[in-house]
Amino acid sequence: MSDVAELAGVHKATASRALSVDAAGQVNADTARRVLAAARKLGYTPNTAARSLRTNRTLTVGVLLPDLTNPLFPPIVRGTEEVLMARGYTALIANTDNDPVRERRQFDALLGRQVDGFLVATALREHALLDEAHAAGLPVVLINRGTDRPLFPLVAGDDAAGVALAVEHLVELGHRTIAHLAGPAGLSTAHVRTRAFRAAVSAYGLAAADTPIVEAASYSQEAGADAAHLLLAQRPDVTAVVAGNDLIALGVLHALRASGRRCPEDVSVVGFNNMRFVDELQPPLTTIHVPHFHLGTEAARLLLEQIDRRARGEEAQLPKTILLPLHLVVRASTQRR
Amino acid sequence: MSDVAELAGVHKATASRALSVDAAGQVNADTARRVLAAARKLGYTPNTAARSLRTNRTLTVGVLLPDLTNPLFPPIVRGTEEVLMARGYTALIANTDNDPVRERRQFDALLGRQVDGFLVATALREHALLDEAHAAGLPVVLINRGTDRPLFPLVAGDDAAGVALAVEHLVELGHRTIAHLAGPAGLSTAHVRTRAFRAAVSAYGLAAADTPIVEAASYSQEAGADAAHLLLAQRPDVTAVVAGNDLIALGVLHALRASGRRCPEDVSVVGFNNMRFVDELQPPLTTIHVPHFHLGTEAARLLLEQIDRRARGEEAQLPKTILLPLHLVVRASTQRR
DNA sequence: CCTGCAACTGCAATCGGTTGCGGCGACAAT
DNA sequence: ATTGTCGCCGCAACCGATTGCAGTTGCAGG
Repeated sequence: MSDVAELAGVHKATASRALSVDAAGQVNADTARRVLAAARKLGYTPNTAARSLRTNRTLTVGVLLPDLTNPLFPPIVRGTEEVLMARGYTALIANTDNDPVRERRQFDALLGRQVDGFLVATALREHALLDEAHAAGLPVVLINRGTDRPLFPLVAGDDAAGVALAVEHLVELGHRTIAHLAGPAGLSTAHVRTRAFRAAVSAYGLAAADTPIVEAASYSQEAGADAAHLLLAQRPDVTAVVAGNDLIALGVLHALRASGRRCPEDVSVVGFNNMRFVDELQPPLTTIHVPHFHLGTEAARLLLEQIDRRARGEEAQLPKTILLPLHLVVRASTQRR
Repeated sequence: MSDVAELAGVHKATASRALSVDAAGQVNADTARRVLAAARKLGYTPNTAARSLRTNRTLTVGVLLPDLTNPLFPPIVRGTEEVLMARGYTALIANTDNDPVRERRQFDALLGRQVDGFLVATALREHALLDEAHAAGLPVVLINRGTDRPLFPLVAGDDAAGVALAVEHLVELGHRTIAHLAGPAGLSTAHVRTRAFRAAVSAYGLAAADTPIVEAASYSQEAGADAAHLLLAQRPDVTAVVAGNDLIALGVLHALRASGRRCPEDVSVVGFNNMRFVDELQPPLTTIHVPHFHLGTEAARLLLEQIDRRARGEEAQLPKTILLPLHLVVRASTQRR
């Protein structure tokens, strides 16, 4: 940058101002042009480290997610990337594998890199790490999963409405004994969906005895299959299941097959998320579509807002929750009974 | 860090050396202990920006890939993360969508962030960007796809051997009219696999006329379906197809269904990659397994080696190619004829 | 007792930008 | 002609670490 300044015949401070966006008014338009030209000619790119050192901002944000290998998350990441990139920000992605220790390590590593904020998709309903982050006043936006006490803004799908759609669909198809294979109760999504399931079935006048709920140990195919086997043993009379998510639904499909039942002839299954390739399963899965890409863009937008606010010394906004609308995608895993 | 030094009663230079790994020998063991204790007590974490500014190394590498949403890439990323993290490095992930303009933007952005090197999974056989990177002496390791002239080390699956396995499998099942739905010829993977296909079928004494090759416009389901329709129209007599990758295979499955043919009864299909969920397709796909996670770890290892070498002022290593062994996974999309 | 060497440690420069402050010239107001 | 204002720009400090160089100390050898 000194070179640029020299070539343009000005002091590097002036060059800095000319190149900067918001200090551009402080420099003569003609001078600015000369600096710009010099910069282009020299192929100048600012040194991020130097800038960060001085300004205390790195234009990076940390993204905490369970596992990139879960098809749920890549679209979210792409969404965040979309808006972050436009503002010159970059995401540092960290996989936690739902392991608190690993999460802590990743979090500290990210902090060590002076990220300006966090996007976290790994929130637990009780989450020590997030409590700390809140106490430290870090800019954070939650994606998908929230904490019981609303510490940070949350961007998620309208899970309650989604579950209602699923239940409505099954009831309309004539099902009267509907099970819910819930995700782990420590996650807000599971909590919300389970409550919504109870509310929805009772709104249709179904008794609790006809709407059993089994909790899967995790949002995974294996846990889904295990829970499904349990359910099928206890309640062979269920004709439909609302799965906590698509992976659990996939586990259910396997369990049904393993127990000699057919889907959808014997049991209808509804998933949740509409993740990639669920339309290719056998049978293609009826599910609730969640706009993951937009979850990412909205969350990133909120985070940048929060970062800007903090940079201006204003106090944090209220931890508002943004719920995106979901819709039902009917495929072949559900049928009239 | 000045605080740490003060608390330990030493100069910050000494503190720096005590905290550093390779300068630790230069400082009295007792002093070092005091510094460490002070650092721990103060919860000191080094400022990455300051260090980078001084040392000209950021401990970050850029990862260029087509699209994180393609199930191929998350495992690779996790693999790279595994070895990078152990060495204190972090990956900056950039999606190019196979768009040269976007790739260029991402590349420049990464350069602006002073990444220490690149992991590139977007290589074309002729690639201007990579030529530049090579001329600039940047540390780069290629993953999966190579360039025609070997500029950089490459880590990939042994595609030729993989295709040979696929062909062998089909021949053993009695197929004698086998098509290849190749990926775009501008990609080395497609080039290698196509050549390997030719070699393999001719090794089994099959005539070129009985082993047609159709090129798909891209490694995607849509392009695969299009190419498959073309093939089925021209050569309704083929009884088996070797797809360029799993997505193309998926397109083939759709095309077969759309044209009233059954898989595997009428046509057997072999995919390539064994990406997640291909075991859940209808029918579950026979395919060639590629160890993507290890592709990632190997590539990251090679890159770090290259970076270290350069930091020591040694010259770049020869652009060696590491081919990882593949194996056939037989499922239900192939059958005896 | 002096010298030489090794082992530590401190000093200060340096990396490449950013920014508060002050200087300077031009021009208007008085 | 003097003073005030404004626009533009330069000076120099600063961000937080790293590192070449030199100084100090302790100890062994002569």
